[in-house]
Amino acid sequence: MPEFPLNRFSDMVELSPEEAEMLRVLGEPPVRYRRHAVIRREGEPVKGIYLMIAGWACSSIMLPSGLRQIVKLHLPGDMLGTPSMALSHAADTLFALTDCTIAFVPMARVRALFEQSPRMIALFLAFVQYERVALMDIVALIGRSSARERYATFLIDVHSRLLRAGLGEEDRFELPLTQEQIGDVLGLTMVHTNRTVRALEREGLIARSGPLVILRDPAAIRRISPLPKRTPAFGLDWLPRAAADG
Amino acid sequence: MPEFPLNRFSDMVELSPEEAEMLRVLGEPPVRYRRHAVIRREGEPVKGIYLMIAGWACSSIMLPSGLRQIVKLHLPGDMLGTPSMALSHAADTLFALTDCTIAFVPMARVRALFEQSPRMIALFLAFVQYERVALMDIVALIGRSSARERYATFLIDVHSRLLRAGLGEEDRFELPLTQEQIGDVLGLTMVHTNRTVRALEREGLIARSGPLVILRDPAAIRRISPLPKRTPAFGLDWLPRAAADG
DNA sequence: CGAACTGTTGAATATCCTCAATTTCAGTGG
DNA sequence: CCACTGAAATTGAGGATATTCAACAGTTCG
Repeated sequence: MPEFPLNRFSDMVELSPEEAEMLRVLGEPPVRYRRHAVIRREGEPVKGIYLMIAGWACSSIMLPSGLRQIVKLHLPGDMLGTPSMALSHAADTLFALTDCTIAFVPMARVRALFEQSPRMIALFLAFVQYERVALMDIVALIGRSSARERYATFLIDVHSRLLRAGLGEEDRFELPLTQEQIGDVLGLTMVHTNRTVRALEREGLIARSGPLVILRDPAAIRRISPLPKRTPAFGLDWLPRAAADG
Repeated sequence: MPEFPLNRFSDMVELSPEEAEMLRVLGEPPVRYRRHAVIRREGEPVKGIYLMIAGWACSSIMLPSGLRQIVKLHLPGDMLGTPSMALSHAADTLFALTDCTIAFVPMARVRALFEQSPRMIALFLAFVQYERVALMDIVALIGRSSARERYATFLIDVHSRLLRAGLGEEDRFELPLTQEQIGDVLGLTMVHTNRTVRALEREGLIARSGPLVILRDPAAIRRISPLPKRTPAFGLDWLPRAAADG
């Protein structure tokens, strides 16, 4: 049985065995979604959140013009759909970019977790704040940098996230997105995304074959990217203590 | 003595008198900042969060190119600097757009609040998720819409936030931002921001005199804006119960 | 009255988009 | 094995939007 990877939490704090267990039993039995399946559509009532166990998904917002903006790429270990927790109707659409495995968590279970452990609420909060910083970075990226800078940032971000998730290798990774989808992440058209990709390729900074991306000059790519690395603070000192007993 | 407005929380849930009191005594004594003062610079160690009591401030990220992106405008009742809670060094700079009054909350006090009331952690979490949705909307706005659409969205967003905060009138409000700063919010240059503003003015959708903005045709402006209104869910059913006693 | 900041506009340029055509490739059915 | 199909990638050409550079006007402040 596939399990929800806990690295996203344990990046920030040491989980007690009890806490790890709470997370392990949080989700309902995992469900498989087909590539291109809609997991939840924006505007639908919010019934719960989702734990990404395997595959790639994304969260997107559709504008009246028909244009789509992908707001977050989701990899195994991510929690999906949580921003809409504070809304009655979902703000974003959750979409399977590849076949994927996802466990649903009804809000009642979230509540049970929260009643059981204040510390888990606080951990959840820390996790969400970290995601918020990531979004702030994206606003700065899209608002104030060129297509080239955006794409370079995209590459190193996805690569480093894959490495942390234990997927991907030192200098290469599989990117199961079409260029149109990459454009939807970066706020660019498909055509301009293609030109940007081809330019980096011609310059020898990257190479591609099918979905495989090879970073031929990671240092140069990093130099193009205008965003700093953010590292979560480990062992947050403002968390409540672990529960008195188990 | 000026007080921290609680509407941001009470928008989502009914605060018990004890909870309202916890928030009221959360901050240290308010401090006044001068217009253009830096409240906290990005990269500095994170020591606490801030409660906005009066005035306007913003949170911004500086890119190596020297360009700045304003990521959030802060009005009275907002909590500033919380995204960096999960980091050791602040991601964003907090900057006073006007003279303002702000109460500092050291992380130790945040921790005390959290240990005292799990429900307050969860409320805080809901608040943060709502902010996250706002950021997602901004990503979609900046990534996929025109200067005109961005500016129209900016106007109705600021106006509605001022109304909720009990500032501003039905069809007008004071906007103490330079056009350069508005450009930093919208991801545009000062020059193009100016042209965009002037265009709406020439078309009779808005009028201006000094910092005063008059919405001459709010419906038309709303029609230009591509983002939907988001309303926080009231009475979130996943919150832990209020503490058994006071 | 001069300095500094903000707003405003014109002209030239750059970046990115739209439209359109063509190529590549994986999957399907004959 | 090969044509056929549809999705995705690629490229050219022309156009739209936004930027850059530059100049100047209006305000505020000392």
